Amino acid sequence: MLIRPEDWRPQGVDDLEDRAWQALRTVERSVCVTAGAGAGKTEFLAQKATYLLQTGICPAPKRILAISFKRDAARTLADRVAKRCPADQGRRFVSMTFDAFTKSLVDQFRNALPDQYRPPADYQIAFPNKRILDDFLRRAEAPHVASSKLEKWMSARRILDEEQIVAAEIDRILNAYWDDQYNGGAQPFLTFAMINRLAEFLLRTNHRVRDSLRATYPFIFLDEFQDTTSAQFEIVNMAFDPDRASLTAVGDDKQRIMGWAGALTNAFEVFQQRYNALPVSLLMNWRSHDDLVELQHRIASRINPQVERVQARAARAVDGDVCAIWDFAAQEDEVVTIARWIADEVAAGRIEPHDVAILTRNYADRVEGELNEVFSDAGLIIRNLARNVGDISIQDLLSEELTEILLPFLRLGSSRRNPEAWAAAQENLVRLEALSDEDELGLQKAGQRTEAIARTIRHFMDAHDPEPEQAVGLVSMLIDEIGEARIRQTSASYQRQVDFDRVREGFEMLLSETLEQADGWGSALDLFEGRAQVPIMTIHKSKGMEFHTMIFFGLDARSWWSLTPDKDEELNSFFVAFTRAKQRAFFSSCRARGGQIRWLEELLGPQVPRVAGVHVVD
DNA sequence: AGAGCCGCTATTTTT
DNA sequence: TAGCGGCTCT
Repeated sequence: MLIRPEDWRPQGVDDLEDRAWQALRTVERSVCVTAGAGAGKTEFLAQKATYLLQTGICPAPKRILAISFKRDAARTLADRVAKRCPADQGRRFVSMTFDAFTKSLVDQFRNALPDQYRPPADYQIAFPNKRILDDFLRRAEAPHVASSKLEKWMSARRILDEEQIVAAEIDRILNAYWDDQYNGGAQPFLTFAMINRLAEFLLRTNHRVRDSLRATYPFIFLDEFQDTTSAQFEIVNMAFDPDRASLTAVGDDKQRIMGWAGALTNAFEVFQQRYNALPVSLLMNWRSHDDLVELQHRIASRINPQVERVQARAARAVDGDVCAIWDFAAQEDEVVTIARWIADEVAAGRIEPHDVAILTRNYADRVEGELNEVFSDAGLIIRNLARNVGDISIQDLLSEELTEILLPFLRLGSSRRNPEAWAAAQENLVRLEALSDEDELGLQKAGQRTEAIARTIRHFMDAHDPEPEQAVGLVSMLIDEIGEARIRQTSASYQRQVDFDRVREGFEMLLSETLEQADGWGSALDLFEGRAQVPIMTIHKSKGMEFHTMIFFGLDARSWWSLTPDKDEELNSFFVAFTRAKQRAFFSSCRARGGQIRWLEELLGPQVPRVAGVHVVD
């Protein structure tokens, strides 16, 4: 069943660029792949995983561990590998976020933690804001300390490490903070900085933990490596042996936008040294066409004057401006014009609403509120991906394992013929029941189960009107049919009941919400998935995504006060926003919000027109 | 009391 | 960029 390495061909794509081949075939040592936007970093990782699994270079039962920063990135990668490998090989590709990885270590080896640091099994995750931290610091009799220091100190200090010297006062405050998180409220809380420290302790003091990781994962992928923090890198260093493991790090320094949260400034340099990694840089851009790539190069050159030119491999498919700055006097004009522009494009059949994304630097919720009504008048629905349904964001919910399992069945219930949903549902059952692709009888059984469950759902939908109050009953029934225990088994992140329930409740809430808006089961599911909706999100959330047309809302001196020539990371953010666009990148600016940012417009050059917005609202 | 000036700061993530 | 608190000067 294995393919010889020299016979292996990439799948789903025509070919890889030469340098990608080189990075892919580097399996004996570590490699660091730097590549700009649209270079196909995710695709490269998916191909390399497929290569390692299909050739047996990563033999059963060994696994590949892929670590990303965001859930949807981890999910996309897992999906692409699953699509290309037989089920039993795909199962050996483990794709998760950094925080999910450290959390799974803590959850799995909780009992190996010393008493004073061992959290109860049902701890909650905290995201303390400045006010809460200030509050704590006052109680800890350290009101002079800036709350922003707390997280940094927490990440830098190893718990119970005699060898590390920490200032007595910092030590005292951090100990008080642990105590406060565990015992300060009705239930114990942990932040991710704390979870990271617990994982670090386990790896440092418990060789069983480390040995089991090393034995399981000879290959490790690190996505978006430019945004790795020193605490995260410490975990990688502890967990994997430079002499035995083969690590593949991919990323782009120009897209480093997490420095404010403690990302290393020279992640690739540090990585290359520690793992003696082969550096490879990719030079294609498969996402954007020539005209956009040319503009991207202008920005990239400002970020790094030595940057190599990349080759555009996507074809331009639109007429007119592909980049412009829309300039408005008043925000009412701006919002109406943008809404009408999108509505016209959709009406003309050039794009679907979900092909356009509205990006903002900050306050996506607030901007959503400002756009909502006007967009609705223009016949458009906005979807704020960061909005929470219950205790989970829509963006995260949509990339959850549970969602991937439930949706195809709901689709089967609401439509007579849907081969795509059928295949997905059956595939999921095969995976859930750990059947082999080659097990004819098992496949047949999975087919029958799929049919039976689909029938039950269809029956429910026929018997009930598509109303919000049906959501909970429907979801409960479906989960019961598939088997909650079985679903929870598939994912490390569902091991704790609280974690599973959080996702389940979010699913029920979003379904209930969309049933409210829609007039049928099928259209509710369309809304659920975000079809026919214009997504809105911050630049940070858009990292790794791509859209036919990108409209950045608020390229003006007040909305983006931090975008000044001396702030590297803000220019990186601008670059990230710009490079999300496959075909067109527009920026709106408004005089009422501070007006133009001249140096940036000069950087873009005269080929980017500044379009005076019309006055449409009296 | 009121005007004027200086210096500071706001945002962005992770189950 | 602009709103704030705190300061000084008239």
